[in-house]
Amino acid sequence: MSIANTQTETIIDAGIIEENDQVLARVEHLKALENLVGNSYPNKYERSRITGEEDTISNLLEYKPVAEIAEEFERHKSGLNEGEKPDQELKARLNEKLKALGNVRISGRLAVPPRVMGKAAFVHLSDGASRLQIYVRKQDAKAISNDTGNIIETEDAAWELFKLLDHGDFLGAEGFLFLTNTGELSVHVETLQFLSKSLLPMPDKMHGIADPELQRRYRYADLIADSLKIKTQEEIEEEKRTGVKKLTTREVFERRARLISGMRRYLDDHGFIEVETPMLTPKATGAAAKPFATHHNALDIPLYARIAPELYLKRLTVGGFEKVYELNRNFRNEGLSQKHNPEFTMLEFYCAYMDVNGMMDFAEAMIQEAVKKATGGSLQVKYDGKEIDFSRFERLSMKDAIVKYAPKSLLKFMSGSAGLDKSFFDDVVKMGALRDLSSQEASLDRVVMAKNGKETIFVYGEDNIQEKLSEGYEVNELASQELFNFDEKLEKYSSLEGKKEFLDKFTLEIFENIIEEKLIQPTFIIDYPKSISPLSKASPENPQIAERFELFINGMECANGFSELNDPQEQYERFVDQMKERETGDEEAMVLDEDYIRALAYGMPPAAGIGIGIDRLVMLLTNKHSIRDVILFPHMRPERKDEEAEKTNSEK
RNA sequence: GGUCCGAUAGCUCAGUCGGUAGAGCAAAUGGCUUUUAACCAUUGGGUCCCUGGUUCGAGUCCAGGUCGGAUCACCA
Repeated sequence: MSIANTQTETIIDAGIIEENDQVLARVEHLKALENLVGNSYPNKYERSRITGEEDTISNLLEYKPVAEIAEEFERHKSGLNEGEKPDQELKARLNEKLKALGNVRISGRLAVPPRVMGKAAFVHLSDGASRLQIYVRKQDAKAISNDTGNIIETEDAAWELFKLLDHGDFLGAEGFLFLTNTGELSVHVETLQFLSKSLLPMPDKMHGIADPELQRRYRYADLIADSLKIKTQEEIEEEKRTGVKKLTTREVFERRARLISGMRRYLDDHGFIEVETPMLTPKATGAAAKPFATHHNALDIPLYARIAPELYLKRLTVGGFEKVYELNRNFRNEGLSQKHNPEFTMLEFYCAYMDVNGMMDFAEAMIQEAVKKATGGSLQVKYDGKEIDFSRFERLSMKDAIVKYAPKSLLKFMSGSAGLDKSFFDDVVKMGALRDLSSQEASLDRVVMAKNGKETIFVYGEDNIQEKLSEGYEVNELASQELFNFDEKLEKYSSLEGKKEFLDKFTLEIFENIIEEKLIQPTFIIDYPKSISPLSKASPENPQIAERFELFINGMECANGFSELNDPQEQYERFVDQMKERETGDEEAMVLDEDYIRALAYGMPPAAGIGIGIDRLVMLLTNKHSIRDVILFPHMRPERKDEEAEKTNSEK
């Protein structure tokens, strides 16, 4: 029972779809269509197979004999002058060739409102990715009955059917391929079959859905609108000017799919086995994050949505899976942002007998292959006006990164008259002061400058400082130090003199505050403090350093890997340390997993592992600034009915 | 959570100083047998996000709220 002839409450009555002139017109059309063709929601439509596989519109357009004819006519047309008619003989010849390919049966959604011209009409059908035009003439088109499957003998039935079609409806059409006067490949329709109704009107055919809220909330509508959207002249020129093609919503997710399949292919080809470990876990561990909690009724136990599959995958290395991976969702009950969604996709893999350096090599090669698959061969992508180059991943220790990227004025202060010998990394008082400074970004790059001792000015930002230096200004060290309140900060931290245990924390904070955002090109940051890496092995050269790296691209942490700690006793002690931190209020310190320790006690081979944030990589490859644009159905606050909002209002 | 910005026709958006609610697309009706952002003519379409307040009068001003965006903080 369709909405056109139901006896019960309709989806309009129920308020599920809005009632307006356009919806009502579509319901009327549906009613008339049912009188004409019977069942308005038929079960199938068999497409032809002249391409050798199912003739989707995309397949047909790519089918060599078809594409070559279209190209030939295109070449002819491009040689014509403005207003000059194409060679009719050539057209006739090409059209004969097209006709000889045989009839096609295609199907799709009406991509545009039908263009009816008296007794003939054009409309484009879309298969979601590509579109193909059909041409319907009143005099020679026939309609198929959905009840009998046969041609309806009533005069002009197909024309009646066509006139009842709305932008967005699904239609099947059989006919022969031909080129129109303007050279567009089209199907000259012999039979039409109505396949499904769009009761809701399509969004603006030029603009699609512009509101990001509607795009994400009604992704299905965004996908339709964005694929059917006709590019405006301005958009075409913009793309020409910048050389960056704006991806449609569909293309974003196609690219995502290619990245993921590229990674799977690479891992499979290198002997890795894909596994699935629990998503609902008795302990939320393997990472430092707050979990979603739920309850299993039959077992009467609490369960947590996993925050990372890490400890399960490493149990499998104990069990003999030397190379193992999982590519799936993790869940973290934390804030939402452009870089954070409560559920996100992570690729984790582990490789026995490999250390952190081998893992960096391997991960770099794997990401490069997958990026090429995603982009269609390129290792360079345009992001936000910058070019990100995946062809080389730099490797820098955290301290070297600070030296390389921290504002020069600060480093000068830190290193003192002795010059840049990095001894300040061991000076807990200076590091404390620098940590303070780094958290007040406004004061960071600011110095006092003067020209010949006069014209004292404040300058903000490294670039501006450089500019002023070239104009003959000099940095006034004393005044700048006063501006930073260096002395005050040094004083504040003087009580920490000699307390080395704070050094790691300060180094990390300085790095996070001011360095991360400057790591635009792919960069592995190595030499993480051991104290914040409870699952990774210490470096053989320096027991305070973990054999760990994080990969940063465009200031975003995209991957995290290390030589896996496989000594059960040491792992136990690290967990105990984490539990202590938990007791002192660090909610995100890692939870002890006894069974994991037990697994390690059977012996785990030396191994390296990595976790790669897929969504963030996809953002980089699709020039998207929000993780919500690379997740099909991102989490959003539910819409509230007016009454509920009112209730909340009166409660407050 | 803080700050800033936004919400007007199905969609994309205007709306001046507080004074009758606007355009384009889409829709309806008519015309048009190779159009393509089809074209021409005519017509209909509004809870101006919600609740209050100020005012003779509120889309516009004020307060509170809802949802979203940006940003900061937190976390990954």
